[in-house]
Amino acid sequence: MDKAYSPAAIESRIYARWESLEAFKPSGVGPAYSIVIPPPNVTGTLHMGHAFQDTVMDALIRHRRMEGFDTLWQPGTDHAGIATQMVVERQLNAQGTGRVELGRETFVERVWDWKRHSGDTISRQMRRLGASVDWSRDRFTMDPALSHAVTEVFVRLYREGLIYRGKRLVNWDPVLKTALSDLEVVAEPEQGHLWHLRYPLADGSGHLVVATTRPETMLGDVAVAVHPDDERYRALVGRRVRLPLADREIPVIADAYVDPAFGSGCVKITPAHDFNDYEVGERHGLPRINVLTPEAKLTDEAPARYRGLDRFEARARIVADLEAEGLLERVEAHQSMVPRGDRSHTILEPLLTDQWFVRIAPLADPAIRAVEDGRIRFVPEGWAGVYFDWMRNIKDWCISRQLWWGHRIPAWYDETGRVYVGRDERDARSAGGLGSEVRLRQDEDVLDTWFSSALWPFSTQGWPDATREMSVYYPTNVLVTGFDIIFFWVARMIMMGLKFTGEVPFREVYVHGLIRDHDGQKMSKSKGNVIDPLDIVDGVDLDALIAKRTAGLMQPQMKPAIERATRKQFPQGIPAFGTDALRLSFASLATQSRDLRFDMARVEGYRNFCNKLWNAARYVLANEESAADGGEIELGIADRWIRSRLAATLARVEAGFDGYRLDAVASALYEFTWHEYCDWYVESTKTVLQAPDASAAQKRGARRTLVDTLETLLRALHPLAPFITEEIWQRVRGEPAGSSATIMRAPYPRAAEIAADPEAEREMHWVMQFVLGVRQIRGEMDIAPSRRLPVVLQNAGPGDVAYLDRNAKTLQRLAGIDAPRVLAAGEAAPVAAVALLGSLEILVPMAGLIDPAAERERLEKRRRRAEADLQKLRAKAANVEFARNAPPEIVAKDAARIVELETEIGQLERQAARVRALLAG
RNA sequence: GGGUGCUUAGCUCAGCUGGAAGAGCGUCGCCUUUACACGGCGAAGGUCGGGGGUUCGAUCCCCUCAGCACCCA
Repeated sequence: MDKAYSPAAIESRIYARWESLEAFKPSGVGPAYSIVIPPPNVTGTLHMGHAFQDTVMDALIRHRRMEGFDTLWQPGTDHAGIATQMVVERQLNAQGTGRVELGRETFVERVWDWKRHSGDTISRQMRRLGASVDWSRDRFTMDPALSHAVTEVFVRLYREGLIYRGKRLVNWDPVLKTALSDLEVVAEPEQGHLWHLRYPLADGSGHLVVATTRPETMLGDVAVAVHPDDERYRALVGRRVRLPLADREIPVIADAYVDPAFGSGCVKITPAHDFNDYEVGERHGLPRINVLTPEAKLTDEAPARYRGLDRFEARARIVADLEAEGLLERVEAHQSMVPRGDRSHTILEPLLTDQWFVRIAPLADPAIRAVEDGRIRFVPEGWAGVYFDWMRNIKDWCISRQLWWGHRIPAWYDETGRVYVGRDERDARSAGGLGSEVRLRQDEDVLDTWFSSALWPFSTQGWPDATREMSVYYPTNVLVTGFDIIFFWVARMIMMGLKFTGEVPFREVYVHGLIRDHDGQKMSKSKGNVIDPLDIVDGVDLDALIAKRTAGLMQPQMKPAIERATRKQFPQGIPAFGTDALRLSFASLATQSRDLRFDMARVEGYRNFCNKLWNAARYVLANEESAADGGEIELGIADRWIRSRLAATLARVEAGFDGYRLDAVASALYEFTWHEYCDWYVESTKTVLQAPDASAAQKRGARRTLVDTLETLLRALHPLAPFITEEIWQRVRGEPAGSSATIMRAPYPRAAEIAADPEAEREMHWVMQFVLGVRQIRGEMDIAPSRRLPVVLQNAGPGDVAYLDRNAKTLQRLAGIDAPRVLAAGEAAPVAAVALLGSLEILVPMAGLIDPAAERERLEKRRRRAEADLQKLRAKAANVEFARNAPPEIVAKDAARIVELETEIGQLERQAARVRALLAG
């Protein structure tokens, strides 16, 4: 084995071997355990969030697979309607052409080309990350089978009356020229204006003042509303005002929606361009006047001089015209929430259009109950509240999009505009009782991408057919997802799953935090702070990193700042840390926090951990039992201790997996590996293996324990660090090489299989405290590790003597001391630095080694600490309420601790006195 | 405006049902000890955001204030 672990050399080879062994496929035996991957955009690349999420899912899957479950991790990708269409359109624009020029059929073919062209980037990245998905079942939301499921769901919902078509006010994106659902709207605070407009009363007896942030919509006003209880305007209700510029008369109405405290207390009502006004209009039977085209230009409903103007031009013109007529009362600066499209980022307009909707309430109710009654459990639980709040106020879902890339809506129209829905045109015809002579044209629109995503847990398993997959792997066990798509995706999967399969789509939802950069910023291309996870795996030099971060920026002026920040944060670029180091880092981030700050120093730490493990393995292999070396084995204290510690560690690991706390899993294994196995156990074996007088049985005990513990540890670590564990395991497992065995199928270790050994833990604790005491003296006195120290023991009890006898060699080696001499009763102790171990005093004679003044300082410091503790405990013990109310074991523990501290202080004082005497003499 | 989460060592974060404050990184010493300098050994560093309450006892429970983040309107 190489002296340093080099991941690049082994990772690809190991992954290829797993694939050739078909190790990712469900075993077909044991209870099922399944997870569907949240499908990433088929033409995208994996970002840090994906890599984190994939690591979590892979760890869960590998863990269950090793536990003997029939595991399926279902992979796949999403067609990502708007996002993908935008990318391809941008490419076409760069080539001087466009979507419309190509026509629908050619355009869609181009998108498929692009999908094929970029489609394997994601699978390549996932392979590099070690994802053990079953590639043979890779699915895409627009595969024929999945499209079939989409159509089936649409038709069934329609025939049940749960999908309807109608002219409704929807969020309209004038750039993409499509409707959006409520969820795709991001409202952002923006500094704008509030225009106060005068609307003259029709009888010429004065005017009302209305305030608006969108004056251009006034052309579509159909009323002015006041609050019914507003005394100021009570007399005006029912009268009419003349709408300026449009020269129409509109009524003054009363509606409780109006906030009397806002502006003048009068509100213009524009049902065709505002959601609240739409409802007011419904209540009062008002007409809807649409003054905006799909491009957000003014329609023919507007007075001639505004027709065809862009919305913002029109705004300026209208304000100017009102001012000229003396109808602009005032303008004030005003911050308002402006709705923008989450993709185009343009300002959206509420627009009356014909769209398809899902009637959601009948689907939402069962979905709410499934979480209420625990058939679905959110982890952490708090997210269930977020889910309930949204679900209980849910609005009908606008599912039609005026795009070309996606699932075409299975609806046809005859020449009169009547609609026929069916699985295909023939089905639609027969459902509508139409003969072949009637000409039909299919609806031009496609479905919201999330409509197909909502079916993912069962559409990937062959639904609507009653497949074996549906019966075995559905419902899935857990959905692993970020909180940002609880509404978009999780809620809709629950609704659709219950509706069409009668079962929940998953039993648990593990909601993790979102990966942010070191400063807590969201990682985004525009901020220039993204990191390609594979750049951490394989490394990247500074220039390449800067080039990646500054290429294709929407705001090229950001380039210098991004370059500067990148140079500052990664002056040397990023070294190759390997997949396992990255995965361990992700695991350690999997706390319950919402924001997960990614810190490269952590990856470096785990890279070092991998190297530590690698080198421990080198040591173990160098000391392996030879095949012929059968026979008696004898376990020493350290051997028994490390086995017992392994059991305790595995218990922590099990608790971690149970609670989706991979951070706890990672730290339990990290601490065991480094601070127990390497720091103490491996070191202690050297005293046995390198001692000429140790028995063969003792040596065998140490060798066997070294290997057993390492082998078990590797299995325990495998779900988090699959590559290095496989590589080492192949060398230590003691089976013939070249077999098809893989650690992936080895049983996951269980705490219950290994006996705890409290006796060995107690004795080893004594040994460790002894060693630490001496080391502290050495460290604080700056004595070189190579300098062997003489040690004298004072006040040794029978237990101490027994421990000392059994562990003398270990103590000598680990503490770097000569054989300790036990002071006989009454024998004078040398002047020495002291370490305390219960009543035992471990003395290191000063004799030229130790500066008495430094030792005096050290004793003083320790005494001060002990006294501070003692005072607190005494005060507590003196409180009668404490004795009365606290549990007896706590009272007893405190009392014992008081005795300990008193003894310790006494010892420290005696030592200090001797050192002082020495200094004085 | 309504809601949720966060505030613990210089930095990034753990801390289970309330019972002697932890890790990693960084810092400071000593050290080429034959698994590992991607290392070993030792050390320093915290009035657990402020205030109040409950309790024998609060980082943990309750109230309140402040700051930060996010969601909804």
